[in-house]
Amino acid sequence: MSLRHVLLGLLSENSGHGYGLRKQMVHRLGHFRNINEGQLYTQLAKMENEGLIEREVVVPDKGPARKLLHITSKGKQTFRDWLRSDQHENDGVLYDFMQGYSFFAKVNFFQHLGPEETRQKIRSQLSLMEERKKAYQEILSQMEQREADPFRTRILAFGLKEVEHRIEWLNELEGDLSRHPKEATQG
Amino acid sequence: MSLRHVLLGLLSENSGHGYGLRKQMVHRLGHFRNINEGQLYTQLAKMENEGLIEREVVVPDKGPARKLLHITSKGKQTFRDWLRSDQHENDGVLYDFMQGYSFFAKVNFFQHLGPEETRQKIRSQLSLMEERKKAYQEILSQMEQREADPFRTRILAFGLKEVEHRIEWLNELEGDLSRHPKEATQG
DNA sequence: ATGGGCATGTAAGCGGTTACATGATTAT
DNA sequence: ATAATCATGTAACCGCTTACATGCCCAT
Repeated sequence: MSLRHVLLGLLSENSGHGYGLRKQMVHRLGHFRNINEGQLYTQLAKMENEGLIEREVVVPDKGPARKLLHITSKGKQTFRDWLRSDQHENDGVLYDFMQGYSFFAKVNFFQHLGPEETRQKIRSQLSLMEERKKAYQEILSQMEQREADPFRTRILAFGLKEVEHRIEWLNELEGDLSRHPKEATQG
Repeated sequence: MSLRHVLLGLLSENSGHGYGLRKQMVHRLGHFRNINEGQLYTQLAKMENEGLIEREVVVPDKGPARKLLHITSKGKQTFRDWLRSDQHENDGVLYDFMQGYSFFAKVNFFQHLGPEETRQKIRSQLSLMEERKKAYQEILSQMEQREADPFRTRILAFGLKEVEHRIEWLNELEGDLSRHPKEATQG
């Protein structure tokens, strides 16, 4: 995803702490699990060495020093260049949609599974996606209420339609299985 | 994507050479660029050490020795366990659809771009996706003709619908831009 | 004979994960 | 009190990429 450019993007909007950037990435760029601290702070250190960001050490009356991060003009330029470039728009993988839905890597081998086990796998995926659909719907309506950035709202709207697409597809797959149980099994 | 399990899956269908596995991955699992030789042969070596595969050295009358790879019973078991498990079905990322379509990482920051540049970006994405749509349609009709594995055909059908979804979305985005040029710009 | 595909590898490096480690502040 | 959250880091490791290297076979 190009962590460094995303960080520059966030910092070009607001200066902040490393920890805050992590939180923003979770809620804006959609990483469910925490961005790991390891990569975050090492990447930040690298970026400082390269002069893309600067640290302002803020020493409060109480407690330990906090490091407020500012983007430099070089950092801004790097970010702008990236945003205007074609980098990271297409990763060179033809079936990139499979990357986004890792379940597919396994579906490729479903002919090795019996119809019962296959059906089970499909069903558990279905309930997972139904849950996700609800989650997206909630997040989306929240975004609409607080009139969030329209681009980011649009992205979520895409995501919602995508889950619906997956659900529809999984249902079709299960239908196939019931109609043609033989062709769908044994490789 | 869990290279090792995919390799085991392919080898459980047919024994083959390293090079052949690479080709299969390209056309079945959808990597457009070549799977790099580095990881392939080092992974294969590792798998041999762990007793998941065996090499049969085939010495032809002419030319250098070729290594035919066979899956072992341990390898088969490992593959079956993986296929039945929940591993690699969900990668723990809430917005995984963004991973599959890396363009989104950039869209997140489109408010930093002027409406003209944004429109340009959208247009070039559109033509890219139109091309891909054609490619998918061709591949899909080929698969239907030669009656390929129904699961893999279904996956491609998903992919096709997905590109169509992306195209529709990009068009909507461009429409937004024309109707509300102000809210769509400046962060 | 030349270029492209088949086939097999090695080495350096990078980006990211996992796990560990510490300590202060805030909320219950 | 004590648990959760804020905040900052380090070290080991792993999967994968990039780049290099070699040599055969086959078609034009």
